[in-house]
Amino acid sequence: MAREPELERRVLDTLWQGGDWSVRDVYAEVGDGLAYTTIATVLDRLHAKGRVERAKDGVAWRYHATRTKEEALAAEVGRVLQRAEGASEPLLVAFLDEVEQVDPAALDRLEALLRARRGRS
Amino acid sequence: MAREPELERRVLDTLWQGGDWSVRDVYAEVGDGLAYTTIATVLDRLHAKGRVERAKDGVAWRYHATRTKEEALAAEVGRVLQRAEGASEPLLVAFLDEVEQVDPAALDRLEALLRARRGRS
DNA sequence: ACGTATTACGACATTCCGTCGTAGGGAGAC
DNA sequence: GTCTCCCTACGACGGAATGTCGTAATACGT
Repeated sequence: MAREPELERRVLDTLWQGGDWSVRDVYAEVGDGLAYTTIATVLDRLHAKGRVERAKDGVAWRYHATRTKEEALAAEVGRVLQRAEGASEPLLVAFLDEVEQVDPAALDRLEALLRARRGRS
Repeated sequence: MAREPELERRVLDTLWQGGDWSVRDVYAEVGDGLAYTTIATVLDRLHAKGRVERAKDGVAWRYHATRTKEEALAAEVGRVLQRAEGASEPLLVAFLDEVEQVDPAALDRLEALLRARRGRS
């Protein structure tokens, strides 16, 4: 329940649209009255944390997310599971409740995926 | 990727064992060389955040978790889902990968739960 | 050589969290 | 009543994460 890094999240959401972004690109997308260097700093910190990668493009850097949005979010869920010390049934039930609430149709997709996975393995 | 409130987590884990706990009780459980007031403060902050509830018992308070561990963790997953703007298939796949890695048998339980849910609704 | 864009680095405020100390109040022991 | 304990309330301090910039240095095109 720690505070959510709002600006970092918005920057990541931008990168998750795909492709390589210069600081100026990201700035144009989320720089809402902010200073250019603010975006540069956020990108820099994200890079230091390994959340984004970058390659030189002339003088400037071009950034892209290290992991896709789905991978990143699933990893967060994974950390929750870890804290739960296994996916107990009550947790799974509560999880399904959450999924149903956010996106009811996802339950069908989930079931289909589970069946497919079982067939594969 | 925000920081983990380590002590708060340990205190919550204690309360999640069930029942009502005085500060001294919790202190005996997790007060690992810490000061008594440290535990009191953590409990107080948890209460301010609505994570725990408390009732007077003579001079002292007795604390208990507002939500069960499963509810709390599922709520965290819910927040992730919210950020995902719906449970897309790639996210579900990544999620299943996580579950499998943490607790392979959970996939079977999940499938059974889904079937049961479908029968119910 | 000049002006422009970009980065590197550091700085400052705020908030969260871990960690205590102290003051003050109530309840039982004498 | 007075003393002694235990408990709470409140505030304080330091470190880390974040949002937010400013400035200095640096490279590039003309």
